[in-house]
Amino acid sequence: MHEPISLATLRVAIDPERLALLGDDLRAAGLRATRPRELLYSILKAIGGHRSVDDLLGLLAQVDETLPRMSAYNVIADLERVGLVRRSGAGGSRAVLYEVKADNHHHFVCRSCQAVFDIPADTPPAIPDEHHLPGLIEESEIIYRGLCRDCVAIETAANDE
Amino acid sequence: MHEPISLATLRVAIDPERLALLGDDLRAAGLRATRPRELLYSILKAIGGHRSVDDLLGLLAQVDETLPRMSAYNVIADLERVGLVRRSGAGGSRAVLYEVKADNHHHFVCRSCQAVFDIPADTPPAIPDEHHLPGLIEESEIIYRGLCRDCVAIETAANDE
DNA sequence: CGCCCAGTTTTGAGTAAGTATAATCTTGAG
DNA sequence: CTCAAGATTATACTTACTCAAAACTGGGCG
Repeated sequence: MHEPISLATLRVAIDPERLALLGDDLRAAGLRATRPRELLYSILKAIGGHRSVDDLLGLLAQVDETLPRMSAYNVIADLERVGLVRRSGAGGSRAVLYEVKADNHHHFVCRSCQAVFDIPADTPPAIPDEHHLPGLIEESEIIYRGLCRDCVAIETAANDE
Repeated sequence: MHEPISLATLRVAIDPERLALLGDDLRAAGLRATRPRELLYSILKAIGGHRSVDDLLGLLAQVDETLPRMSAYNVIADLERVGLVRRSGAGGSRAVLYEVKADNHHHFVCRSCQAVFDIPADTPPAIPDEHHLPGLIEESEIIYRGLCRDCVAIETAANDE
């Protein structure tokens, strides 16, 4: 369900200079720059996409940077709170997925394999009538659901047998 | 996080006549009309909203209709497969939530209490450029994120102390 | 520079939600 | 009535996440 990440990418992600730079981002966001935070933020930024906490820990472990799971949950919660990372609302998979907050884009979710794809956002979604709103909108995205190309292929193959 | 459901509503949901009617829906969708399916479909339809499997079992238990959890998961998976029920993509809460498939609407998710609200859909979201698509779109919705009125009140109260 | 302590990380135990497997029951076509 | 496909249930297990409390540390201050 995820393309493999090269070891080279992972090694770049934990380069001390890079970590120091990202540490500045953390301080700018109002967080103390600690190693677990630098590592997790760096790797999520390096590999991109929509990842679970366990994905991130697993990748870090591949380059001998092991962290307790609890630390990762704490760190991700902090990053989310200060707005460096957002929960990917796409849902579908069991685990909660996160992505670095960047320019707006929408999401396509495959109903079969649950993979999440980014869709460039040319236009932001329409804002509904004031009186329908149950609160204060802070951001919005479109979620497209359907079958990704791979799963379309699998389904047609199954139907032709 | 959920307004309580009245016992009266629950009793209506398990009325034998109603179940028989919904049984027709099940058969029309290509499923055999069994009691667990009628019960779960009926109660989700009766109470509306976005519910987890355990929510539904708990409500049924209140009117002495207990089902094994495994049955509920099987039933919901079947209902989803034939399109009577959809996974609510809103995410946020730990459990997967389901809703009966009805006319299109969008969702507002509170980032604090994770409550999900329906927003009437006047217009369907725009379809992105063909060549950006990673597959076949079957449906789409807009997800608005922010703070619901209750949580806005809580936050302003906390800031004023 | 070195001390301090609120903010972080870590440890270990616990829980909720969902999955796997296989046995048993039901139902309707023939 | 029979039997196989379909549906339900029991049991055990895994995964993703939470909680509480102890241990540690980044960075402001003297």
